[in-house]
Amino acid sequence: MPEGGQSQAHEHVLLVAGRLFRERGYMAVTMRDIADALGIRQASLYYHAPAGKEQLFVEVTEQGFIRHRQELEQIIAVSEKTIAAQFRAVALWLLSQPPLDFTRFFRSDLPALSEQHRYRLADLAHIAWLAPIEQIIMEAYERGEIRLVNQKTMAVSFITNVEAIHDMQRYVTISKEVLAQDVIDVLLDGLRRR
Amino acid sequence: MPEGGQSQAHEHVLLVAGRLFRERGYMAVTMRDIADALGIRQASLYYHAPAGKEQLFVEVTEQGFIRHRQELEQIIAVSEKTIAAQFRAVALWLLSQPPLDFTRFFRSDLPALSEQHRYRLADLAHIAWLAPIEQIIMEAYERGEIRLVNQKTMAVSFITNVEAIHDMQRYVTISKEVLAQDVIDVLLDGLRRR
DNA sequence: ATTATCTATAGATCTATAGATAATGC
DNA sequence: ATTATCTATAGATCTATAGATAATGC
Repeated sequence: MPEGGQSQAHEHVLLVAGRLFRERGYMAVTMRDIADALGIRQASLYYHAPAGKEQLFVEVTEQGFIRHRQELEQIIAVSEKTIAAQFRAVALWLLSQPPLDFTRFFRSDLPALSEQHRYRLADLAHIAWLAPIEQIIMEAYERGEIRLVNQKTMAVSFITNVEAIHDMQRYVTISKEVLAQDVIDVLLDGLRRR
Repeated sequence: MPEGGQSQAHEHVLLVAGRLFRERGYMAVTMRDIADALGIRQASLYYHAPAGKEQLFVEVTEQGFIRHRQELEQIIAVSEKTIAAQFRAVALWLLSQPPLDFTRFFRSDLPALSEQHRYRLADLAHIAWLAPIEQIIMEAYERGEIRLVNQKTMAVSFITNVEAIHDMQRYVTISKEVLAQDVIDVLLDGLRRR
């Protein structure tokens, strides 16, 4: 049995499973897909994830949220204290990560889980994905940089806009970085105090 | 065998299947789910959809795109010729429909199809979902209402923002209509000519 | 004859378990 | 003894087909 979190191999399993789940979603990833990506047989994966697929998803998703939140706060902390600089830094970091597909997580992944796991992960998603962005928006308002808006609404809008850049690249040849700047410019001009 | 498009029962099958596919995505909907929603046995569904699940998905998705495009153009045509009025009318109509989940369609539904179907539906998605929005943006620029922006980028941003309102309601108690107005106000102020 | 359903089932795929095997650490 | 894999397989679920059955339309 793996010694929870200690083993290096166990960490590798969480990493690979996490990447697949994040890219394709809970239901679209099979235990075989994860095993194949690890180069082991499907049944052997149960040595590392004895509690099964749902538990594995919950574990890697929780771990992913904690890491996400830590890195996000680090990036915000070292950025210039303006909403423009912070939005830009966060957007570039988000675009360097595998797409997170906010909408699929709530509409497809969560409903497939047990009620207990569903509530827990919904809370963590808010804490990790939205709360830091809401903080940026709130502080920018307090500094007088932007007008008064609902932080939750704008935080969802910001993340959704940035993640949509992955999809925009299907239609335009502009780089992600330039697209991010364009999208943020529109949002920031729209939020500007008048 | 059903007489392609004639039968009323056949239309009902397409309608029910279309709603399920649009809500949950191609992979998450089983033929059994569709049959259950129709009140018939799973095998009986093959009388109405003899070519199988993928063909059924392609058929209802194509039909959905055509209807989407028609209704969208109708709404744009009867709206006041300002980007504010047109965006508002389109947003309210989109919110009255089942969520379309742009991102899931490209990242999850399309990759599960055969190459031929994939290209065909990707084209139709652009024509039905994006082209009318791009047209609104282009005409607003020509009228001098907004500054010069990439239409494709802003069209994706607009749709993504509006569809994200479904997700925002998880966090805020504000009505969809008010959220739509708030989000559009930010976008329009950001696009305003300076 | 046509339309619309049904039961039964083949074959594929998926999760999960049982038990064997091999390599390494005491 | 512990760690990490393997083969084999049970049981569930999914797509799809075959063939029977019943109701309606000529």
